[in-house]
Amino acid sequence: MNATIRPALDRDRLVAAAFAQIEEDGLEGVSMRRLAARLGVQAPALYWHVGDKAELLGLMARAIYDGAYRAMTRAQAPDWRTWLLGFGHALRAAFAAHRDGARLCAIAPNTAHPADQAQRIAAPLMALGLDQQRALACEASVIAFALGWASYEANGPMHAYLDAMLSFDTTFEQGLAALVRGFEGP
Amino acid sequence: MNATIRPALDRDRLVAAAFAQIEEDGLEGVSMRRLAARLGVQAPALYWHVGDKAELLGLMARAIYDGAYRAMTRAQAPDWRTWLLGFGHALRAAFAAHRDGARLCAIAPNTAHPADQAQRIAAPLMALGLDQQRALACEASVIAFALGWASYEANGPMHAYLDAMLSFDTTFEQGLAALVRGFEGP
DNA sequence: ACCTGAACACCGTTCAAGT
DNA sequence: ACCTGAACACCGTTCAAGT
Repeated sequence: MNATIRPALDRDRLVAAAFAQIEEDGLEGVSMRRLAARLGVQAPALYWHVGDKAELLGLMARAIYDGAYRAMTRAQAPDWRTWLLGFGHALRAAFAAHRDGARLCAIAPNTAHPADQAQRIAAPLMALGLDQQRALACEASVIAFALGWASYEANGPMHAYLDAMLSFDTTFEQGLAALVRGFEGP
Repeated sequence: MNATIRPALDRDRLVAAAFAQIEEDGLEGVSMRRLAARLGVQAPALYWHVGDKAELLGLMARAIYDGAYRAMTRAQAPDWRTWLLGFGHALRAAFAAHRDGARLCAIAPNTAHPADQAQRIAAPLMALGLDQQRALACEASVIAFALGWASYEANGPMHAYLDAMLSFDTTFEQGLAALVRGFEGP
């Protein structure tokens, strides 16, 4: 008769709390116990919604990649090279959108279905004229470059040094542009 | 009168034990207490040789990068592009040489002096005709690509899927070649 | 200089039990 | 179905004390 009874927790609220936590305390600060405290619940309660901590980290990483994917569905590119440039940008923005985003993505296990995930990116590239092999290969290279760049950037002292010499931002642009320019056409 | 008394431990033996441990149990298995046990010593003893666990991980990462650097001093290249291709190869080999090598390098803090580290790589490129800016930029891009690739590869299910479709090895070659080909000349 | 013993403040995870 | 209480087997790190 009254509103449907809602559990105190669900997967989404758990992931959201984890993002709030990583923002405040960094990757090391994300513990199941602290998460539970933040959610007003006891630690074992989390294990009803998630198999273990690694799975939770995987869900966070997936959310970060999803951010980049969604940005790309809103964009539309005239050809596959500019699409890849946009994708590289979107990825870097997604990693940078959360504290320790790159470190998280580098250690989190994959929770999504690889085939779905890969095809989701390959599809727009194929629509722009690449065959599947090339689409997957270009996709993998751009992801690797963006992820590696973000990880390298997370290396504090090196980042400070290189940024003073070069500007990390424009050097990322140039590297990404070089990569995409270097791919062979269809 | 007898041989110089040697302490049970030093930094090098500690790092070596840590590599043995990561090989056996993976990154999660590297704990200060297990390391101490492996070295026949109590855990607090490690803190005489190393500030904290993060520093130890940093030393391990540095050893991995050093492996790639040393491989490059033995090689000699006719021009900066082939030098960069060789460096990319050497990095990937160095990450792959230890279990969880990429994950380790993605999360470990930097223990070396950034300036020394960067110049060490920039020098041979400058000897081959690049100015310092370009040398540092190309270097950063190749490291990012290799590190990101190795991290991406460490993502089990995705690796299995893509490897079946593409061959990760040759796709790495192609991506690296594209990147280096795309760099502008001096 | 280098290491031990004991302790502090945490972890992730399991499991019976509650509702 | 969803959560608590209590417990297990760990952690990293500090610090006085030993040699």
